[in-house]
Amino acid sequence: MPVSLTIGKLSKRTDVSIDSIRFYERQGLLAAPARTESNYRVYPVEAANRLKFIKKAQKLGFSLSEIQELLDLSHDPLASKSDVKEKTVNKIEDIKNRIQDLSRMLKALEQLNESCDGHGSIDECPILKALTEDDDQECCH
Amino acid sequence: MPVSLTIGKLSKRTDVSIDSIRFYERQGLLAAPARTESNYRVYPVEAANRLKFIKKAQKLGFSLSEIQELLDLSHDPLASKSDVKEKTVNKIEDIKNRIQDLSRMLKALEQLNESCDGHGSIDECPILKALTEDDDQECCH
DNA sequence: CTTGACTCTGGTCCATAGTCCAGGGTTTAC
DNA sequence: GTAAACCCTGGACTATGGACCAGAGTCAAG
Repeated sequence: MPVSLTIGKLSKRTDVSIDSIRFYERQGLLAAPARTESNYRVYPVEAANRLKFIKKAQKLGFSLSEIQELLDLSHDPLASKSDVKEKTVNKIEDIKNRIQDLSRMLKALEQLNESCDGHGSIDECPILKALTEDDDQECCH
Repeated sequence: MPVSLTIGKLSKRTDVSIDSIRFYERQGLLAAPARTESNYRVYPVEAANRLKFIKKAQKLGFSLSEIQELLDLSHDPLASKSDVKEKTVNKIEDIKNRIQDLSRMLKALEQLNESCDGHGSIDECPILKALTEDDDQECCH
């Protein structure tokens, strides 16, 4: 088990691309590491944990800037659990809203789909008609 | 009721910004209209219907290029209802998948949120811990 | 006849989360 | 010692759906 890693090793170990690692560094999500004499980045093995944190938080729906905020909190001696909980609750609300929007679309699409038997000329396609007609309220709102 | 509209009038009538209208024209979603001698766009009133179609389809989750395809179908004498139905079914699947992804996130977030009482120092924050620890399977997948 | 409102083109810019490339230097393996 | 593999920087590019801008021309009202 080495104590330091080149960017390529870190990339393989975490399954995060080299480009992404450098990108996170530019964005301030990952501390700029030490360099060798030849200017190669040298990461401590703990950098892998940071990257895993980022990946997990992404899978939970946090954007990079939100992840940045979480990381800032985790290093802020004045921060409390409630700060993290607040961000979690906000994200939950955010995702609930997105699900609702999608569910409304889904419902409208399914209704349209049921209204169409899928046979015959496109001229009487009820789906296209619903999009064309002046029914501001019915189809989607 | 006029028979033709300037872009500004069309914009107000449809609640689609002038920039968007020109953008749709560039993208080929909206036919390039006639011009006055002074090169002003002159739209027939029916252009408003086209814009309403676009807006409704957007609200159903179709991207502009998908809307383009729908419009192409509606003008294609060889197209049939089943072509439209297919696109609708695909979009339904797409949205179902997105809802599922979000639901997975939501579930994981809610579990994390419940694990945290929201009081006390951030050092033992179970949410941050879950993101930090090496539990590849548990938290989110 | 002037002022304000409208329109034109072509271009840049936004967020998001990266990817890819050129043109160089370095390190490793044989 | 040389070739392959690695690394560096800076910049361009991707998709999406527009917003905004400058600089110029045009149109309508008073």
